[in-house]
Amino acid sequence: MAEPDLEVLAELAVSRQFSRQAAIFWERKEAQGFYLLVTGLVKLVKSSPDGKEYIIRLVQPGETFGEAVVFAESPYPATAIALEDCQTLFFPGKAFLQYLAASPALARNMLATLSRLLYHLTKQLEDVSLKEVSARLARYLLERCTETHGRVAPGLAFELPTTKTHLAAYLGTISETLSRTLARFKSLGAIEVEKGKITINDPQLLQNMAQGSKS
Amino acid sequence: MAEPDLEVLAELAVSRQFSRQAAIFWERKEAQGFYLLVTGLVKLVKSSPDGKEYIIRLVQPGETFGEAVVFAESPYPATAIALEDCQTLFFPGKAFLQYLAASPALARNMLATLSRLLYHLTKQLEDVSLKEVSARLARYLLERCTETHGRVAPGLAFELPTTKTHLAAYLGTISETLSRTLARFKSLGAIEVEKGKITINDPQLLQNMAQGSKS
DNA sequence: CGGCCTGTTGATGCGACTCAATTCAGGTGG
DNA sequence: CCACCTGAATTGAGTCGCATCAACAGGCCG
Repeated sequence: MAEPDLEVLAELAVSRQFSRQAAIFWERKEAQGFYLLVTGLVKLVKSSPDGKEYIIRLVQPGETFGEAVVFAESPYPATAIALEDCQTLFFPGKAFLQYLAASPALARNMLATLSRLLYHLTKQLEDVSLKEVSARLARYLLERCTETHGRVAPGLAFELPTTKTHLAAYLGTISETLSRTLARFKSLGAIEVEKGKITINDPQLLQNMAQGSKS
Repeated sequence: MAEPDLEVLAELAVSRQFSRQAAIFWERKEAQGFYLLVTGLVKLVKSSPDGKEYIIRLVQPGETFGEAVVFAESPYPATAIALEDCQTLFFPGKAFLQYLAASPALARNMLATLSRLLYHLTKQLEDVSLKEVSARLARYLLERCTETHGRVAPGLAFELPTTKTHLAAYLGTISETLSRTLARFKSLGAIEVEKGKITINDPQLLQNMAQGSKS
């Protein structure tokens, strides 16, 4: 979203703060606009009646969330919760739509953003439904590594964005299973684990496991 | 997509036919445009190396597919296969984008379409990751019923869009499990099953099961 | 120190996938 | 018109992944 439109958008935007654990919006609540995360960390979750939750997406600074609803005029499909103290910019739906009509470039940008999200969700759906936990974890590790370093190579290390419990929910599993799987990876010599930091040892092995399918 | 733009779009579009079982595009293939399904039935699938597949979406006549890639300029995220003989309109990406820049209304429409897709995928992701098969099936049956009749009530019947094997892949399971689950629903008195046709008997029971979470 | 949260590890059980056998319907060709 | 084949659907038995339950260790903070 690096645009000449930035000035106008800046006028639309409303700064909003949220403290750790605060809910930014709730699933099924009528949507009034979307957010741009400036600092902090946000999780978008679906939660089931019995308290279990699945993390659709972890939102990093610079990313937007809740965009989709502005165009579909539907309620928010998930709940957004601040995992750390957060600075956000809120864009009211109506005003944004009005301005959008005047700026093809911005529209184009939003389309691209949504498309990337779709792409991402599609991949997650594939993973969850036809890969086992170890494959999902392996792919995640490789992804994080390329995100941080631009490539994957033995010896490269990176931080996990949040607690392992959250990561587990993101991978569609639970902390116990994640813990065991990480331990297995370690014993296979694929990675080193220490205190929220992961070091890649054997990228090839991870690649293989990421391919792995159920059974 | 009921638009004054229709005329112009009609000029862009190229008619394309596909016969049963034909692939319309392949996952990872560079995208050149998107399709509007006129008649027939299309499945969008992800397939794993060992031959198992997950159906992201069943495309019905009147719907578009492959739109996302036009804006993200990424390769197709899934494979599209004609389940029946199909009539489609193909919209070349570049020409479409050009025209899009001139029509805010069209852009707005595409945004809405993508948003609905996102919403749908989010729901599927939720279902697959934290609901069990019976809950997914129950929700699907209720959905189909409201789609066909606008409401859910005892005695209402509807056709399954395709084979049970495909439905199973769509629900993130396999035909055997689907078969057993349908049999259980029937023995519980929730539905009647005969030859690709389902009759709802006990909507409330289905609602309850659709809520059900894993264990 | 004593609570609380996160993470680890073990034992157990259940859901659902796998494999295999059988039935059934539809389509084809002799 | 029937024998044949193919693909779908059903049913049973066996197995496995992973969620659950439970106990416990370490770190952080009031």
